[in-house]
Amino acid sequence: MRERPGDNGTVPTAKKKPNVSPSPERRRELLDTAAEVFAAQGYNATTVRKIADAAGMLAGSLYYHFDSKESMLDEILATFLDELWTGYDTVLAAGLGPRETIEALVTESFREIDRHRAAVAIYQKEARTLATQPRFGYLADSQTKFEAAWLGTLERGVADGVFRADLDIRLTYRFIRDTVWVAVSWYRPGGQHSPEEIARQYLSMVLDGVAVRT
Amino acid sequence: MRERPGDNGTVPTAKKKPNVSPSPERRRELLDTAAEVFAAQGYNATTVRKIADAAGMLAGSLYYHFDSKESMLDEILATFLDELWTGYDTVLAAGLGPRETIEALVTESFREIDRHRAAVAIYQKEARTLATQPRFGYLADSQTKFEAAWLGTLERGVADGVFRADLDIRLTYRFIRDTVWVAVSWYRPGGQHSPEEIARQYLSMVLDGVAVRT
DNA sequence: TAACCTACCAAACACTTGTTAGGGAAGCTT
DNA sequence: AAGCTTCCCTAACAAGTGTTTGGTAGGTTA
Repeated sequence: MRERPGDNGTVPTAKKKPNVSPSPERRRELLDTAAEVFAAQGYNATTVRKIADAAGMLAGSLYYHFDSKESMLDEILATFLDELWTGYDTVLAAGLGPRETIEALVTESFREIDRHRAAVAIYQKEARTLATQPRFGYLADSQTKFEAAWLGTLERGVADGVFRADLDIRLTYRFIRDTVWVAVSWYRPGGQHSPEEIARQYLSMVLDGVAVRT
Repeated sequence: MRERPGDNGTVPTAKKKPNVSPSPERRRELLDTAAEVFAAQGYNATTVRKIADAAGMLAGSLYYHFDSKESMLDEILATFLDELWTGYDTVLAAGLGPRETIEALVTESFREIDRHRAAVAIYQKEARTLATQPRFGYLADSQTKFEAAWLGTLERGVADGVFRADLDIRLTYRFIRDTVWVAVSWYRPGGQHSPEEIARQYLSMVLDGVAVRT
């Protein structure tokens, strides 16, 4: 999935690895705090000095662990997408029916929001602009694969007669996709509802509607 | 609705009005192009030079028409919210039933997305962060009023037995609100569907669900 | 013709940005 | 004790930021 352009670039100067060998644990810690700041303020509005502040160090010190501000963002998003697709692929390989597949995908999505709240928030805000950049081409790849999985499942459901045939299926896809992922804008881990409970209610609304049956 | 802090600020230096008297039509033109750039790149990632480029002039020339980059954003959002509430208030004053009110609000929302695509996109991306700033306090006010209108209508619908009583009503509110407004991320005016047609399909999904009734 | 107004340009300003270079303190290894 | 590694700091850099100041071409008014 992840096509790493890495050092293949047209840029003559090879991209530097950090001078020495920082510990992966510390990297993770710093990436987590960076992700929080990115999510709260937006990537562009976040200065490396703010990240350093949140981490209790000075701006320049971050460059012992990372090549650049952009590579922090890169690693945050790539890690999230890797884990997301691990979950999705498991669901898609399970050979469930269309309705059960949708239910499992939605539930899995809310679990990802629960586990990677900051990364999902960043993704939501920045993905569209980033996807055009070569370095973040894997975002576009992911979106394509994502759309294929959901649209395919919906089409299968319409063919099987479990989903309504009178709706624009592309509209339905965007509808479900968006309703799930925008939840990250208000969801806070450890809140009233568990991810599974939220998924259950969302699915109930999406599948059966909010109106009383007459 | 709009509490204009204006020049009352604690800041000692009085905020300057533009030196002379630029034409309101030209202001509108420039605000429209500025809104497009803000929507496409994000407010923080947008430099005044990019706006000036898009408008075919130099950066400094913008300051003949506007006090600052921030005041452009302010005027864009304030104008949008004013028109939004004109529409909403008309709907809310019509004395419709709960279901008809929701239908009218959703339809009106898609019309606003159609008319103010750029402003809505900016609002979606930046409102949360901006609302904390005193200058943009009216954003928070609007959100409060917004929530009251929708939640009230939903509660009335549950009481009247037209909406399901087994759902978390706050979750339902966020669900409907988000499904409507995120549409701005993919909606393009002049596309396949009119705002009314999109509203019709969205309402069909939200109210009746995407699953086939058994 | 002279005065004036509108809408822009040219050039600079102070500041913030991401990033780099050199160094040093602590801990571990030999 | 000497050397090495890890992790951070100090101090600066060039580029880019929003904004200001003074000027000026062209039209309108007197």
